Amino acid sequence: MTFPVGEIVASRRPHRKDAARNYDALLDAAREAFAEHGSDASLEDIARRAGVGIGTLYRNFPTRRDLFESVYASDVNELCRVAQEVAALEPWEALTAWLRRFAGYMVTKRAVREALNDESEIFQACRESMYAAGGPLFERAQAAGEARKDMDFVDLLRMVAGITATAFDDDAQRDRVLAIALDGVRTTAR
Amino acid sequence: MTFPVGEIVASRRPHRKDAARNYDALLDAAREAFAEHGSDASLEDIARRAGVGIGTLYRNFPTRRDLFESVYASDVNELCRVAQEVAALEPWEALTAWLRRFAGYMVTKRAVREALNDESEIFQACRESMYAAGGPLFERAQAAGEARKDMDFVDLLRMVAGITATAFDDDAQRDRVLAIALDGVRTTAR
DNA sequence: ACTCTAACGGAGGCACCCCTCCGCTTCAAG
DNA sequence: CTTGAAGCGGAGGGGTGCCTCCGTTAGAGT
Repeated sequence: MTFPVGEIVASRRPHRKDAARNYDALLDAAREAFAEHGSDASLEDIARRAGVGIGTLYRNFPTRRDLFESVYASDVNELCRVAQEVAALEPWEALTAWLRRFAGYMVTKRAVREALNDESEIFQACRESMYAAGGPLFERAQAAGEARKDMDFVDLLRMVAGITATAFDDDAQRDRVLAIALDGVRTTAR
Repeated sequence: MTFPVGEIVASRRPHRKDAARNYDALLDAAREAFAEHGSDASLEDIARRAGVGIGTLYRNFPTRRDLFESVYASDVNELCRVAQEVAALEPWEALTAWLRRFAGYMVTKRAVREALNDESEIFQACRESMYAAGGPLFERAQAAGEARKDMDFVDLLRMVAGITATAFDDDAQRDRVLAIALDGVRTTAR
């Protein structure tokens, strides 16, 4: 499986040493800022965090969307990688392992969640990448009679994303609630 | 059951006729704006929508929080009322009917969701009001062996709030996913 | 009708953010 | 080492939102 998403990110990275360093710092700062304030975090604040002038930010990422897409793409990339790691497990375990990783990820990545419904080309490519990575895990679980068949993978991701996105008292509560919802996914197969 | 939350809102309402009219217009405008833009909607925009000067807004609600609390409290009040309406149904039906109402409510009320973890006095009072209204429905379902006992009402509300808060392709998808998660709540009792 | 007081509204000062533009700096190729 | 081009940073203009202050308006009690 190829991940065009990763290439998109890589292709933007400048060649000169100082420029590349700034580019990385910006992406890191943006990842952090988007996690804290959602996709409309202040760009000037991001430049500040990265220890870089606002002009440098705009040169690397002419629009807010460019920056956002780059962060998003690299996040999705990571999730695709994880899908390969868990593929060796039993069907249901593989699925839930990946979903839990997806969930743990979403907790800090409000940005990913907000982009879940974006129609633009890059976001669509990212989603397809992610579906291609996680979808087979779900279909395998369905084929094994472990997951209900009256829902699709997109339904499932939305459910997990929603639960993960809300604020909980602690991680234990979040895990408990997620487990209950996943029981619902498994329920009719029993 | 009393609803102190309702009194809080009522007690703020001015006596003079024009003032009372403005107060109501502000509350309506704020409800709308908070639904659209979340709890940090522009106050000047709210005043504009209400057809009222910004000064009037600040006289009635000295801080953003005051305004937000008033809207929130009146929303919660409505949910408490609904809880009484459904009390006559069978345990599981009563619970899900209320939760679906809660869910349909949350879809448009981003504000309510954002306040779900606020620690301040009024928000706490509102939550207690809401728990007092909906909690018994859940406990009744548990007692009837219809709902699993290894979770509490707060867990349940968080779950529903989370699922409801995410963007779905359409209402049908949202309902489907919510139903699946609720199957998980019922699961162990079977 | 009269009055006086509560209520009104928006101008204006401050802060923050967006984005462009351009003189200065630094890399790396030769 | 030299040098030109790529990269840098931040000043500044425009926009929006927050909140205060005060001259003006209109309700309610007599």
